[in-house]
Order: sequence, then structure tokens, then C-alpha cells
Amino acid sequence: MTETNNPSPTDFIRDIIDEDLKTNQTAGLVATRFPPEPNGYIHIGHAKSICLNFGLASQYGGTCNLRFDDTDPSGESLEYVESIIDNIHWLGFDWGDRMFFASDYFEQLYQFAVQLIKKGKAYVCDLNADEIREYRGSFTEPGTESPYRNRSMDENLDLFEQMRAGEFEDGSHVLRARIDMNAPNIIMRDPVIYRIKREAHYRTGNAWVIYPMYDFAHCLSDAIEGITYSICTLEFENNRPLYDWIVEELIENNRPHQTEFARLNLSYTVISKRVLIELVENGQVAGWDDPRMPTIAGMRRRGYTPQAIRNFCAQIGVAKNDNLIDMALLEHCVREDLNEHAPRVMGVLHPLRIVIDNYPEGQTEEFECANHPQNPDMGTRTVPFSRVLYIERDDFHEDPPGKYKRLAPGREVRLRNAYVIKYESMVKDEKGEVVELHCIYDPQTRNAPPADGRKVKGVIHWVSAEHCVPAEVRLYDRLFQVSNPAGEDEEFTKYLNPNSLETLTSCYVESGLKDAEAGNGYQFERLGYFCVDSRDSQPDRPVFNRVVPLRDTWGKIAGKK
RNA sequence: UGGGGCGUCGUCAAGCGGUAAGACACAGGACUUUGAUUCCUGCAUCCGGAGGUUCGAAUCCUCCCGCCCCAACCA
Repeated sequence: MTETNNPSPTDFIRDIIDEDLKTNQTAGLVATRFPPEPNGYIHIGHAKSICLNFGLASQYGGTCNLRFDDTDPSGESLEYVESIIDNIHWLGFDWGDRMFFASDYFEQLYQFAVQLIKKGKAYVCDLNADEIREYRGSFTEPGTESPYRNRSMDENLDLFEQMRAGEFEDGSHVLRARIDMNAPNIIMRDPVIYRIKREAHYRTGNAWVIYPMYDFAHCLSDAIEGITYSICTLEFENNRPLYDWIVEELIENNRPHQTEFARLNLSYTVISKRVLIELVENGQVAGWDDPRMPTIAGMRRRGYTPQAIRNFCAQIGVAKNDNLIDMALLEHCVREDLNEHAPRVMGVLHPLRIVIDNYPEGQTEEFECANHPQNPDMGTRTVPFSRVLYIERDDFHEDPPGKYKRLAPGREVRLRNAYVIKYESMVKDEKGEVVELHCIYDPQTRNAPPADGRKVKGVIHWVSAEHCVPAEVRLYDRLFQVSNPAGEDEEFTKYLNPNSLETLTSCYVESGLKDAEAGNGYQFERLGYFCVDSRDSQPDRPVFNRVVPLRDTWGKIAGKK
């Protein structure tokens, strides 16, 4: 796969690796990992991390593991594991046989904990959660040592074994690292590394009632897998001293190192798993793969392409600045890819019936149309033409605004791939609404400019009423009305865009789209890119999702007035 | 408030002591049987602020200001 932009992106992480390689810090190895917790679907923010981790591995001839960080059974499930695997593959990355689960390391991790106890560096604490919090102190006050901090090694070993054996109630005991209750970094004030939780784990079932905490499991999982670069987001920067502490206590050689980068934020949406789960559970979207969701599944169903997402991730770069990336950049990447690859077709979203008065009744002819104006290799297709057509309601104006160059009383316009037609008359209903147009066509203009040299500026799309197929089209807009919903003080749902989905049920698309395959993307000329919905589309009743509209210079001009 | 991190164009982001890349966005223009695509052109005398070091500073030093993260038995 070739990225079209940023051919050789550089960033501070690559600088670090280059330097390490130069000074032989990792024996020439670059081993990364992508470590999702299977408690939700992955989103565009994860894509940034996936592109970084897998990208590094491929760039430096290293490896990137997929590791499920499944140390907290609540909320984790196989469904999520499967969706994550599917989504990463779809994005275009592969981990070969290097798929791992932190839960597979539970026994090893337990033994590491025992080792820590034997070194006098961990103890079983009987304080409850509230008490632990109180003893922890605050930003300004140091913590207080737990009364259980100085238990003997044997007692700790015995108690920890009992914890594992299920002798204690949930929450009654925890295993804590014995570090420093006065540490200015609160994370280092004897952090909890094991808790008792009687909850079935989706993989280990009821084999365990104690589970390791992230800080303990993650760094050791990295070490077990021989990870050289453990790349995570900025909010874990505070945890790095603990990461290093654990690794230094328990790992002799080839210790992994953590490097943090800024997570992605995207305008007009929100990409925190917690919030996305809420949207799904409250029914504010139709599911994890709702095309409005910033999830990989949602973007896929919407019609975004893996290449577009990868290009986007390359474009945004990797740094440590907090950021809010303009959604317009993502849309640009999507258009850029679709412009090159999507076949052109015609579809009418808001149909207006038009009769070509001088075209013989019952006659049909076929036009050969290019599937891509700039790329003849994409071939042609035939599109039927007849006396009665549908055009876009918007392409006719009874009283056209300035610079408008489409159809209007007295005007001529080119029917895309077909004839030039001229306005004759209109038919209105009792409400004064235009319901039908009558035009005449110029037979000389088939594939040719008007013989007398007159210029016809406007070009509009159309479908033949007799041949077209009815379709449903779903128009999507930004999920939120404010650029940074996560930054608002009030509940984010207040800023949901009520018009993020508009369903059009009486659209017509050209006949060739009758059996369009799910997932296929097309450009509906002059409108935008559309993708056959993978869930709801039927052979005789296709459903299209608008991936992204075409850039609309006219809309800007018209919008200004 | 203690600790950690970050401040370069509207949004991202290069830059690593030698005089501000690039992308998106935006604004003009050319071409066009998609008001699309493509193609030109413009868009930070200035790098959070103030001092200082230096022949020379976005890059080094000092102080100040602002934003983000940490007080889950979540990750």
C-alpha cells in the first residue's frame, strides 16, 4: 500500500527510534504493540495509534503485536474482540500469529506479584477503597502509610494466596506496591496492583477472582512479549514512573520503555469510548456502526475507505500538543481517495419530472458514459434516455439568482452525457409548486456542442423515468453542533445535531445500480460520494449512504447572498 | 494547590543557534459536458509574554502567563 501524502513522515517517536538504533539500545529491534481493551468498538483515535504502531513496525522491519488488555472483566466481551480484529484487518494491518491476551498471562503475572512480595516490595492491604483514598493524601498533602504496610513477607504471601483462593470478599483486600506514600506523583503512593473481583471473565471464566490492575499488567505484558517501544497516549505520562518501577523490580534484561503521544481529537464529534458507549446505549445512534459514529465500523459503513483513513492518520502527524483536528481534513482525505477510485453514476435525490416534448414517445436510446472522466481505464457504461426524465429539483429555478447557470424559464442547459435541452413551460399544482417541466431537446447536441457555436454553461444530471430504480438515500451531517463537544461544561448530549441524519425515500438512481453490491462506493455526479448500505440495502430497493458531499463552490456563492 | 506535560498561521505540523517547510481551511483566477477534479496565485517580518546571552535566537538562559493530565480496587 502506498500512502499518497506525507511520503516519509517524521515525528519525535521516529527520532527516538533512530537515535536508539544508532546507539544500539534495542539490539536493532523495533517491537510495538496495539493494546486495546475489548470493552467497546475502536474508533478513529485508535486508528491513529494503529497506524503509528503498525507503521513503525513495517517501516523499521520490526513487529507489531495485537494484544487485548483484558484485565478487567466488567464490560469486556468476545463481541468486542471480534469487532476489533475485523476493524484492524479492514484498515489494512496484520499481526500474523502475534495476537495475545493479557488474560493469558494471568498466571505469570501472579507469579511476578509473588516475586514482588518476596522482595518486600508489595503487601496485602485490608483498607477499603474509601480508606485507601483518604490515606493517599492529596495534591498538596502527602499520603499516610497503611497500617498493613509492614506485614511480614510470609503473612503477605499467605494473604495473597488466600486472595487468589477466594477466601475474602470483593473489595476487602488488595495487593499494593510498596513504594512511597510521600511521592509527589500520587500514582506512586503505594498503588493497588491486584483487586478481588468476583466477575466471570469472558476468556478465563471463573478461574480467577483476583485481577491485576493496568499498571501492573501492562508493562509486564510488554516485557513478556519483548516489546521495545510501548507507545501510549499522554494521559499515561504520569504512570510512566510506575511502569519503570515495576519493570526495574521484576525484569532483568531488555526492559520495555513507554513513550507517550497526544491522542486525536476531531471537531464536531467526540471520541471517548465512554461517551460512544453512552450514545449507543441511549439509542442516540443506531449502534456502533451507525454511519455517524467516529468508530471504524461506522466509518466503514458510511463509506470511508481504509486508504483515506490511513492517509488522514499520516497527515495529522504525531506530536505531544493537544489538538482538535478539523473534520474537513478527514473529509478531504476521503474525497481524495474516492475521487480517484469511485465510478461516476447519476442519481436524483429530489426528483422533478421533466418531459422532452419533441422527443418521440416510446423511444429509448442508450448513451455510453465514462465511469471516470479522467481515467478511461475505468471503462464505460450505458445509460438509457427517454422522453420523460427526472432532474434535481434544485437544478431548476423559476426566478434564478445571479450567476445561476442551470435551468430556468427561457434557458438552455446540457443534460450530462446527453442532449442540450431548452425550457418550454412548467406545470404547477394547486399550491403553486412546480411539479413538471416541459422542454425540447436539440438532436444535434448528442456528444457535440451546439452547431451554431452558442455556449451552454450549465450541466445537470438526470435519470430516465421509465428505466431508473427507486432508492433510499441517507444524508449524514456532523453528529454534534459544536466543534468541541467534549470541551463543553454541560452534558454533551445537549449539543447533538438533531439533523445529523436525513432520510430521503423517493430518490431515483440510474438503472445500472439496481444490483449494486453492498459497500460499493460511487460518485453521484454533482452531488457527492455514496455507498451502498451494508445492512439495509435490498436488490430492488438500494439504500445509499452519503459518504461526503462534493466540494460545493456554488453552495458558497449562493450561501453568501 | 504538589507533580507531570504542552504552547510556531483559522486547524494540524516541520524546525534542534544562521535568519519561518508542508497539509487542510480560506480568498482570487484558469480550464471544464460534474459550479467536481486539475492547474496557477495569495495567505505567520513572525514563533504565548517580558527580559537576557550571542555577530546572529522560534531554537540557549531567567522570570511570568495560559492550556492539558493525575487524588478509580478503570484503562
